[in-house]
Amino acid sequence: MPELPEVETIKNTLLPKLVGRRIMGATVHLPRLIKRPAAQEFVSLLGGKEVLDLSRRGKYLLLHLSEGYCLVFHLRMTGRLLYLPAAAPVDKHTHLIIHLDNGEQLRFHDLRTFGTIYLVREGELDQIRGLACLGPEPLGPQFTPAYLKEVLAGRRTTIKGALLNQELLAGLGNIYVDESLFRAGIHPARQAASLTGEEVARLHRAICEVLKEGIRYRGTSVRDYVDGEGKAGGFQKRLAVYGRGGQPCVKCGATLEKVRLAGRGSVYCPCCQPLKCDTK
DNA sequence: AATTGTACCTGTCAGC
DNA sequence: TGCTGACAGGTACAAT
Repeated sequence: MPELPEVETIKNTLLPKLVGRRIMGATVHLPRLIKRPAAQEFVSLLGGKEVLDLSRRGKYLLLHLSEGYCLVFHLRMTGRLLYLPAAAPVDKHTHLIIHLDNGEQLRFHDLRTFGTIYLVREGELDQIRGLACLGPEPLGPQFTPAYLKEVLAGRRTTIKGALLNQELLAGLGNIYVDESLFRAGIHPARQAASLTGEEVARLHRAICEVLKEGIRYRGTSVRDYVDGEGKAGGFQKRLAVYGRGGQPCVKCGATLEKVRLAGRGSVYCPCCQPLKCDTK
């Protein structure tokens, strides 16, 4: 479940450890996670490259390497990127080990093996489709109430479905969508296009606030997430609705309800997030 | 064209 | 005790 705040935290924890390091080699345990190029070429290309910088785009983590290469990770649900000493035990969920020139390692660990790894030239990043099709960064200048209003208008899906769509807005996942909708007082099953200007403004503010708080508390560790140093985040203690179905609402005490929307478990307060009549 | 459903995975937990 | 099935959910792709 690494979403924007988790990937941002991983980037922040890895940045000081990786920048300036040279890659001495790589060991691949599960080649199918490497989407391009083929694992053998992936390993030979990585050798000798220096890590120049790290960045995040949506839920993607990018390692900018020397000679114009970029190593791209998507952690999907259970992926982890860990900076560890070479002597640390390697468990069965470690699928890629990158050997660094100081004897430390960067390991890709993924219980469910949904994660994806790419090594491409900086100029060819748009060949990674999911990355190329991302909508604006929610904490960037392009994400304004007007933008949100515009992309929700004319859409025939629920607000929950729309906010999970990475092409509309990059980086939100199930946790932060549910939390944002709760803060904005909007029912997740509302038709996206039915939101009023005032509701869109509230939702815009809620998304920005929830994401900033998520980053400030170093991400949400519900089950799998840890940062680049293996440390859990703290935002799970501040969740108002996610994972709290059947429990009392923190605002009004009503019992939180759980439904399935856009294929995801969705928790909301029936009192604070009323479902108004939508005109279909 | 846009939206919905399913596959991809493995571990955990409730229920029997 | 040990089994079964539901569930966890991001994205690509198939189906509608």
